Amino acid sequence: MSHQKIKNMEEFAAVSGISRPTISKYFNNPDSVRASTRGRIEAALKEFNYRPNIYAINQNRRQTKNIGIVVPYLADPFFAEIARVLERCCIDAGFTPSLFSSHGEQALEMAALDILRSIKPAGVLLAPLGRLSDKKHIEQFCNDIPTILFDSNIEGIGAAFVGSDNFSFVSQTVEYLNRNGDVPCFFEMKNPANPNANKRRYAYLEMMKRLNLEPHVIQIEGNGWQFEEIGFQGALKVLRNDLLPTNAVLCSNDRLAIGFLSACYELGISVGGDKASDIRVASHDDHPYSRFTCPSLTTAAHDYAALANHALGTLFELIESGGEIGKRQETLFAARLIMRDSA
Amino acid sequence: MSHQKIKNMEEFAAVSGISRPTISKYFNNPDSVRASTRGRIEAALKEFNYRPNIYAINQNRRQTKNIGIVVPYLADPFFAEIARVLERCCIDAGFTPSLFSSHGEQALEMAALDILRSIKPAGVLLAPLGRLSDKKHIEQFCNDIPTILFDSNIEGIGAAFVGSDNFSFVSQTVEYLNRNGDVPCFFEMKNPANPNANKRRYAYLEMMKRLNLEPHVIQIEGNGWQFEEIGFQGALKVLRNDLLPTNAVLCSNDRLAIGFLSACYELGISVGGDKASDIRVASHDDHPYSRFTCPSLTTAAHDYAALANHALGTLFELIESGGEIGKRQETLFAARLIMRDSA
DNA sequence: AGAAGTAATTTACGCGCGTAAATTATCTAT
DNA sequence: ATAGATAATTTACGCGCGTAAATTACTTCT
Repeated sequence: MSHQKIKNMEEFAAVSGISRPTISKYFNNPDSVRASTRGRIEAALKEFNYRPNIYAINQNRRQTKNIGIVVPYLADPFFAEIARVLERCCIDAGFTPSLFSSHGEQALEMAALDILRSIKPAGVLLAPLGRLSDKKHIEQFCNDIPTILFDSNIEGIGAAFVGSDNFSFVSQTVEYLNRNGDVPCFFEMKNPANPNANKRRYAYLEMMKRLNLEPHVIQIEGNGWQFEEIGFQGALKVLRNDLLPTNAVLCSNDRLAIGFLSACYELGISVGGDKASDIRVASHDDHPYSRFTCPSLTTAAHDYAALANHALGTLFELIESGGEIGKRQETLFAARLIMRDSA
Repeated sequence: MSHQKIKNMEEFAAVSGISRPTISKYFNNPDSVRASTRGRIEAALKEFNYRPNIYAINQNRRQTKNIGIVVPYLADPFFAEIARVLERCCIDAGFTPSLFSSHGEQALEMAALDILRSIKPAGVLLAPLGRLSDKKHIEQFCNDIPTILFDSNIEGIGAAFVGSDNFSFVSQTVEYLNRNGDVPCFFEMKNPANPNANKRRYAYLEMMKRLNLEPHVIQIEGNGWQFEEIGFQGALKVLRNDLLPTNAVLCSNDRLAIGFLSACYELGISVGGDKASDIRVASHDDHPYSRFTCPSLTTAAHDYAALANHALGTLFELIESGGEIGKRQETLFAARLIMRDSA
């Protein structure tokens, strides 16, 4: 293999004995050339190991094969996991994913979108920061480039939204906690960055109403994406001052719960679903580490695969239809309750 | 602002009243044109919001401004964090980082390198999978593209290696454990993917020899990157069968320790540095969650910033020198002991 | 003000590929 | 075997920019 160094498509056409336009066609779509020619091209390809210059391709094609993926905080294993699934789906579909993290900062989210603009992607999957997002900036971006929002919604922006059904999450955990013990109170950040947090609070209040129970919402201080630390400090304060109205705590998300459990441990408060324990704790997201907390965390799980598949499926439709897909659709996926030891 | 739509540099040159080659020079390096011209260009830039086509640029320039970053497993918060720091440094230096995760699979590591090849990066920072890496493939890549290895070393491959000094990590934790209680035994995977694991075992054995103590290495089964689960299952087996030779355990890394602590909790074994506890546990890496384990984990911390700065500094040197930097250097950074409650 | 030095302009070509139109070769079905 | 359909080739142009050489304009200093 690899006789000489092939410099461009011209040379590769020469050594393979096929005309350059046909080679070009092949690389655009191997099935668009006759099987016999395809065979000859692939034989030559094995021998000479030539790859077209991606910059020349992208400069001239009407559409690139790039797909942008933007998540708000990649150090959060939830987003790392969903990014992993999305990347894989893109590759399988013949696209090249580019992954960006906003790292919790508005400036970086905007920077990611600007870079994405420059690579002229066929489409983008964007999980916005939420409250911190520059909505006008995002809207402008969505006007120019086919974009699907996921995880956190911004009303009316993007061609579609794919996320999780927060009511499904909260109703299951509330119902479970209520069925097995004391009435749950809701533990969350006062100023959550993510709009899902608000939806979860509403869902909690709604569920309590339906069950004819008195709701208790505990809101703790803290900003940013260091949820474990925020949950830990908030829990210390609440527990030390005996501010817990009931002995069942439903955390807005698993990362807060990790901090909460850590605080309980430090204060010698026993957590668990058994009668002997002081309090019960449950949460939402099925964070990759929630199985290893002490005790292991009862939570509601996302359907990563369904979410990723549907988001990318919608994006591919959008791309193929040339950016028009009709009315903006919002698709929500239900949760699956994961019962562990903490409640 | 934004009167008409500027299509290319030609049009932008026209509306700004400057010649195209000068505009091109400006975008290559704003300081290479006279201050007065720079002012006029930037004024026009504000008004018309033009950006050069990145594909046309990259096709024609001898070098792109792209830097590739490849990590073995992005869902591991350690790599997420180091990737975050590296990305930031690249942007500050005027480069465009492209982040890839091998997701623990050889095929994906090779795929990432192939994609990187196609974008012709000025340089690459690669944290290889380790044992699972296709070393020949990586070596070929390094021959063609200026590459610095980090985190895990492959002897002789890449222009330089930047990592952590495993002896510094282990010597501090061993010394600390030994000073405050029983002799530490070493808890690790039997077939670790990461070469640092082996270095840590050697360091443990060496330290025990220096201290004139009998070493005990506990090797558990398991493959892949689900270290918490592997640590958990391994710990369950060890603890249930009473295979712990001493009551001080030094885990090879924090993720194993997270699983270990979880198993202790489940079995009702108390962990802590105080006399009342059954065993003491320490580890290495200062994983972002190690502060929230139960109890909080005594560990040895990486100097993320120093590692990232030095790796990128070396890469920039390499790029500026045109790929030649002389002898392959290996730089190791010392650890900082973080004393918490687990030991 | 004039010389020397620096910066901008003009002109022109090339990068590696996409793509369109006209032509020629090859395949399929009768 | 022949017509019709399909596929490949030839030819030619364009994409948006980098870059080099020759020329002209502008600065700076004495």
